[in-house]
Amino acid sequence: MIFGPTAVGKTALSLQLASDLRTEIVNVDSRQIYREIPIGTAAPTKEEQQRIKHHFVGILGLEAYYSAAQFEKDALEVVQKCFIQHDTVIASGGSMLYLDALCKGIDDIPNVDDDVRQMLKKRYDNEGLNPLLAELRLLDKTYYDACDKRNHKRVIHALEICYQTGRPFSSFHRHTATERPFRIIKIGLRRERQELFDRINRRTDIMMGMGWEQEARNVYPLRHLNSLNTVGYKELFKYFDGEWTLDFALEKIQRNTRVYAKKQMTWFAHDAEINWFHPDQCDDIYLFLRNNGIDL
RNA sequence: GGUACCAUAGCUCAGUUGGUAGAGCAACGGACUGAAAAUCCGUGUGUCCCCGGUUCGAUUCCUGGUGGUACCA
Repeated sequence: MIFGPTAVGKTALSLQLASDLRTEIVNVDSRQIYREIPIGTAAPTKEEQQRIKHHFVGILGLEAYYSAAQFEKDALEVVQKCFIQHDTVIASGGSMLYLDALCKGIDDIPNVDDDVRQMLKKRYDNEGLNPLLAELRLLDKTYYDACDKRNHKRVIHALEICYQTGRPFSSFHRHTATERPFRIIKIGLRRERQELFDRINRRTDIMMGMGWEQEARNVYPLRHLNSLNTVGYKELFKYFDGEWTLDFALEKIQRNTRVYAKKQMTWFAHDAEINWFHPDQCDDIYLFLRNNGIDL
């Protein structure tokens, strides 16, 4: 598995590894999975996908509901199939929760019915967070004590599960990683902060040169969908709305991408199993993999 | 060349009736279990332009510089 912040160079390394190992790539990215937004999400290109078989790139419409838990199920299935033909499969991406879901699993929590979801959303819109918090305190004191009480998404979801199942949300948490029937080797890619930030800034310009603005205009009518609550599109939509100039929007995009990259690095820093390399240290990475029994 | 005004955080600026200073943005740090490129939380980082004077004490008042802006020549 290849980890790393956005724009660090994961795609290039996975393509080369996949080619040398004659295997396939499982893309672990919550936005590249959508069909209509390849430019702004820096998804692997058509040409790259023709050279190497990719999974989970551009397979969903923007209106499709998806989640980390669904990804866990789907990805495990795909990975199992890949292992029929290959000794090694490459998973690469930057979506933190999706990566964790694939590595160690997400607890089995029931789906929330749409009417429960709508009911709580309505109550949040009408009543605000405090009455919901008071209810959570009654229904699931354990989670109430531990949770971030100002994060409405967390509070609402916990209540959704309480209502849906009649059980406390926290009772579904097992706090143990699920064993996988395959061995996982974790490669992390990192660069000096300034180096990464320069790449982010440059990539924004490159995307614009590839026709990103038109891509964003095409999906603008769907702008309220969660799948478009995404760095880059949010800012371009403000420009289309006339709220921001294009230059201002591009500056915001670069800034918000930097913030996103930092969040990714903060998350990855907790995973002691990740072996870190600079993307240019290809020889070191290959040596490391050979030492770990990969036939390269 | 003359006159006036300005000089405080990375930027735009507030403020201190003299007791070494604070907002917004930026920046930085963190959390994360079915929407995660989402959502949420926390942190002020400073030769207060420089040299001197007055004062127990000057970023604040005064002299002189330096730089900037405006107007007049």
